[in-house]
Amino acid sequence: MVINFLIIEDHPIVAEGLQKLLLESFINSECFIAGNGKKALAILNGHPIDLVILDINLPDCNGSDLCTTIKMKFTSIKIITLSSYGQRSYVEKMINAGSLAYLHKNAEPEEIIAAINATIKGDTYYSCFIKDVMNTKSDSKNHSLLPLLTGRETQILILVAEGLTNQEIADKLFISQQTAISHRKNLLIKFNARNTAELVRLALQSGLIG
Amino acid sequence: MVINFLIIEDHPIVAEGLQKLLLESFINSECFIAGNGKKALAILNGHPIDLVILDINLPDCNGSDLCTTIKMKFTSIKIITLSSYGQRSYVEKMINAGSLAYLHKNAEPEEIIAAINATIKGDTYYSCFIKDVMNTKSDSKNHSLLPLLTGRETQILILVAEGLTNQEIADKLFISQQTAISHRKNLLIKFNARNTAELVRLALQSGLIG
DNA sequence: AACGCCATCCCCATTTATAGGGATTTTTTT
DNA sequence: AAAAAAATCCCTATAAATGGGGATGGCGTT
Repeated sequence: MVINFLIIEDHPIVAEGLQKLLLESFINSECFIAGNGKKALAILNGHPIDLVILDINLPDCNGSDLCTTIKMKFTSIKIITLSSYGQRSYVEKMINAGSLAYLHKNAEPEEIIAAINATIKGDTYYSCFIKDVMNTKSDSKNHSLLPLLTGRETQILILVAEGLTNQEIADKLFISQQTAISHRKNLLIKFNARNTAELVRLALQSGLIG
Repeated sequence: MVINFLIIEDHPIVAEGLQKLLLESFINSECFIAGNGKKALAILNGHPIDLVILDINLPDCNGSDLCTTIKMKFTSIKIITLSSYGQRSYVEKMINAGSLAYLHKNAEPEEIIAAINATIKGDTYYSCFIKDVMNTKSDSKNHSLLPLLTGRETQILILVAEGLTNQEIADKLFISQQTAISHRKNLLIKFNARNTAELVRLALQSGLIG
């Protein structure tokens, strides 16, 4: 099968490893590499791309927004998400944004090929890990699933991780300290964290914040 | 130049990307891949390896210990460290363990080749980023350099990040709460963190804790 | 023997966070 | 337009962390 690939990934080694895998597995295919979102869009505008492999962590933009943008402009392009860490809450975001598959970066080459074959056919592909996440979606008792945060919560989470106090967050966002406290409470509940330390750890380990 | 490489790296894509780069750059060379420390030692025992590219984060062991082990058994092997994140404090550990070069995973292929050429000659190679770290080693005012923690501090840092309170840490380590508080104070000072939240973030972002 | 480093412990005072409630308004979705 | 979700705000009380001091004994190095 001949497929025109675009790899959007800022780690050259990862990108080249992927490229090698793709060119070996899909003879006569073409494979472009973009290290950031801007370059990616430039390539998409100049070449007929069939399938995009998209890293969530990019230097100049976030994965889900870029995914949405690509899907809007090039509706027939298939998008496979490649995520560096857990980032389980992003799975839904990426799926909603139009990504047909979601792989972890330590995935075996066989899994990547399987994901590509599935998406080319129009199917979806999710690893066992991701399936677990999706299946437990509506189970509120399950805390291994990372929470979906609201915009404000994410904003406050970042400031908390930067070491700001509730009062400082309030001043920065022009809200009352009480509001900052409320958001923080919700964050602790959503993450099932005992305190700020665990909250920050979980948020970082899951990739929800950088 | 013909070099026998061993890549110790648990991410298949990264390992294969590297392999591709090495085989293209060093014609007729051999390049083995080991996904963990155990496999790595097995390969080292069965093949004459010249140069090891070692990822710090491995599933079954830590990079610096493996580096020491390799250097003890195979003194002439050159070792290049490949680190995923900041992990600045590990630079010293890896250098002390016998690593001749230290690269970040988002390094450009050219930099990797340069590092290999340097280490094969017996030289060392450090990126600008790493050089900065080393140059400011004795400058206590410089806080961009991450602190070297004592064993006890690392232990307490991990428990803090897990969400334990000072009292809980004290109970767990059979010390008084005051001691836990003292260690925590020192951690805040060493990291130049305003509070626990920032401390945990810095520790995680730098790779000092997982 | 003197030095520095580490781990241990203590005091006091203050600030911040957490727990448990509720409540109102705005925005988004159905 | 009604329902749901998100963002806003408040109260009381307790628990925990932070800041700034200081002190001791062990242990290895010079």
